[in-house]
Amino acid sequence: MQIEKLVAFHKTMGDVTRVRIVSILANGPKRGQALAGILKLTAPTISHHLSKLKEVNLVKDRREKNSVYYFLNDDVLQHYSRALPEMISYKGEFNNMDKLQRSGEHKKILENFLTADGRLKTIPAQRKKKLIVLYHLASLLERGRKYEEKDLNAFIQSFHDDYATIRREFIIGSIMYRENGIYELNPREMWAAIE
Amino acid sequence: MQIEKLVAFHKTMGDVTRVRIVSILANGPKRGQALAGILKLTAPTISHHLSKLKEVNLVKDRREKNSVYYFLNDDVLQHYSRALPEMISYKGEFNNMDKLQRSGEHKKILENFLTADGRLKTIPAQRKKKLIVLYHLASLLERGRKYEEKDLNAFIQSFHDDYATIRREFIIGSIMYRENGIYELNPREMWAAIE
DNA sequence: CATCTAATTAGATAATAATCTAATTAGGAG
DNA sequence: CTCCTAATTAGATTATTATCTAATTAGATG
Repeated sequence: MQIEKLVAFHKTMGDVTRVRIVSILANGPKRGQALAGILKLTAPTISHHLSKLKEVNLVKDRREKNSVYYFLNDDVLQHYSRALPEMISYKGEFNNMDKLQRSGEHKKILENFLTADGRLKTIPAQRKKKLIVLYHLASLLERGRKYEEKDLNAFIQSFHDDYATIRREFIIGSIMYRENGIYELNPREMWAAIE
Repeated sequence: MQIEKLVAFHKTMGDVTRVRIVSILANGPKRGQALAGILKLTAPTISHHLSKLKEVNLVKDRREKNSVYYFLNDDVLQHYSRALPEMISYKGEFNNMDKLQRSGEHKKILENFLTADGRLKTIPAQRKKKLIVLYHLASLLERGRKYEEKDLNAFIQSFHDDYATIRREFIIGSIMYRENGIYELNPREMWAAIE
């Protein structure tokens, strides 16, 4: 999920009139005139808000005789409402990873592959170990931030010279997402599972 | 939940800088200077955004020697993210109620207590029946709208003359919420359960 | 107390956006 | 084709806000 879409969604719902419209449409489709009547606003104002809601796909419409009926796109709201808590769920994730590390397994693997100053000795060949190392590196990236390729390269290179391979592994493992040369962390639950 | 707080939350998260701050703080507390450095913004700008985040209680702070550490108030984000989907979940609720009515029980009770034109003959004495009737009336109110007492009275009176009793029952049953003489529907899941 | 660092406040600027009235477009219905 | 209703677009106004620089406040430390 691109962070801009998430922000756009929240911005859209950050207006009392639009929340009221959504709330009304939750009871079933309504014409523009009906909305204007209920909310005591003019038709152009309603039109303005509906177009904002349509921009983020929250509202769809259907023409019927003279009128246009607007209706909610339910899934979209569920989708975006979940996105933010999931995006920041890294904290819990970190605690889980802490637990795993405390249980010894992850910790040992990381110790084996990292130097004392945190650099990566070699890229593990074994899938599971490789993923543990990749997750560790990813945990040092900023969630929600968009990285240009050169910035990402510089970041990775502070751990290992073969940044190209690691960058590629981030994409393969669904750890990061790329669009037009811009990279961003995926939500944790999209990452490839270990085992 | 007051609709204004929900809107304020969404408005707060409708800014890419604030989402990034939240995302960073999800990894643990940070000082203001650190945030400014990571986001490449000036200290006053960070201060501005933090105060917005504090307004909706998403961020708390703690002074430590020379610096102030800001940290996430996790629960608040979960709370508000759930609020909007729940507020509009009336549609699903309506379908459930439809099912119950189709199953006969609710329908029969409503038929017994409502006249042909939808007015209420008497207020049921039995708790369960009373709640079914109250829910039916509440389902005709607009979710998310704030009602002045006189408007709410007028609405109720179109169904039964003893609006005062029914208005009180709305509060007792947690169906509505009152603040400074303004009434508003509560989210459905806060309503008192039948049985 | 004097000094340093971190944070906030004040004030300015530029951009965004909510709402209205007036004008325009798009479909029915006669 | 002409009229009617509903919706959108244009344009103006007003309010809000994200960001900056400069000034101020609040603690810590020597």
